[in-house]
Amino acid sequence: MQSAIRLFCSLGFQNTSTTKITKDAGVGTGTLFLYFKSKDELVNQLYLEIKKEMQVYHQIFSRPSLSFKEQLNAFWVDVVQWGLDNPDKFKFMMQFKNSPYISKFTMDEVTEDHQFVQNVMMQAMAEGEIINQPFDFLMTLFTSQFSSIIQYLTIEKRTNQEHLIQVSFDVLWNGIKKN
Amino acid sequence: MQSAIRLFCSLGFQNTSTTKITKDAGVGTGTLFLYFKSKDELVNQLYLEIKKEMQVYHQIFSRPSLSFKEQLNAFWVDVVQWGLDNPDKFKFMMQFKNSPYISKFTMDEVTEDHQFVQNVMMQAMAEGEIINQPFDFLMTLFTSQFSSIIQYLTIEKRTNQEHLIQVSFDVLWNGIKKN
DNA sequence: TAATTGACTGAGTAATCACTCAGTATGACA
DNA sequence: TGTCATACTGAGTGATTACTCAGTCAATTA
Repeated sequence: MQSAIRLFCSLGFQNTSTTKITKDAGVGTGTLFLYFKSKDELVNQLYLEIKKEMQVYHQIFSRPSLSFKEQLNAFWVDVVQWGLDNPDKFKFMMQFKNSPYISKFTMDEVTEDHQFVQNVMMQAMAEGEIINQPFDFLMTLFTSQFSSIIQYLTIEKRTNQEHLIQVSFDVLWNGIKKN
Repeated sequence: MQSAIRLFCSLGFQNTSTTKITKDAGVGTGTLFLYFKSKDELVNQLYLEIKKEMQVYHQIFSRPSLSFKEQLNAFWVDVVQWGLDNPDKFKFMMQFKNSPYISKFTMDEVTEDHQFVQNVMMQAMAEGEIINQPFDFLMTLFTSQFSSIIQYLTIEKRTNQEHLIQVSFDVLWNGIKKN
């Protein structure tokens, strides 16, 4: 699975043959199909695995004592950090999202993955702290800025990473807050 | 080329065989290779074609008489509209960007494509109108929000599209402006 | 020791791919 | 009518793919 993630990231799904994966992993061609019925199943398993890992990571940040801004800020900083610590896994998830490879799983992804952000933003909107706009519209802004900042910091290695993570959140918050 | 764009968008580069393209276009298998030496060349030609079309579109917005905000705003509204009017072409460009298909062209893309935005933002930063941060960092925020809003409005057909385009720009500007 | 199990192998297979090329169809000119 | 030129065709080719399966090997059990 490690070999698969690495190769998928550098070559893409379709350019990575099962033979390449098994060679990289140092096993026989057939071994892969003892553990996964097909290449499709491998991709799905990888997706579900990483998704679960991310969700465990997400659950930490349910602290209703903090303000909406603080909750989102803490979430932002920590999950961006996860993306930077696991660039291959993150890149894999991005590729999976924009791929016509599998469709049935992509449906529930948004609803499950960003449950936490959804809840906080809905409350913040209800209490008038952020602008009153279609909810999925705001989520789009959030997730796009969120993933692009990870991509940027992964490519451009900078010394002031933590500062830029904070700035990226401030840009978002200043954009969506009221006034 | 129309068939190619349409199929590339719905199936992806690798899942679209040259036979599918020729069948969709209603010509023989070999005909494609009279006009393009290879599938690679077809993809490249498509990319260059659309890029040129976008650049022509961009050049309109060089009006130094307007303020920085107004210049960026006008650019934003009109180019988002282009993306909405040409969803397939836009999706193709997005796919091309995140694809390991071709590498030599992707280099010059950023520098050429967003020349206008670069110039305006550099001046705005120099005059203290927007926050003082690494330039490519701000460009990342700009382009990500820019492309995600097109994707969003393409999928979610809404009656208040123009309003949401304006809101999305305001969110960005409020995020990056000083104070 | 002999038998059984189970993880693993890699040459082989059918399907699919990008691409070719001998040949057809159409039309212009002599 | 005959001759060339051009645009186009699609069965065919070699390469590559996901996937199979008869068989190897080491460890465990009788």
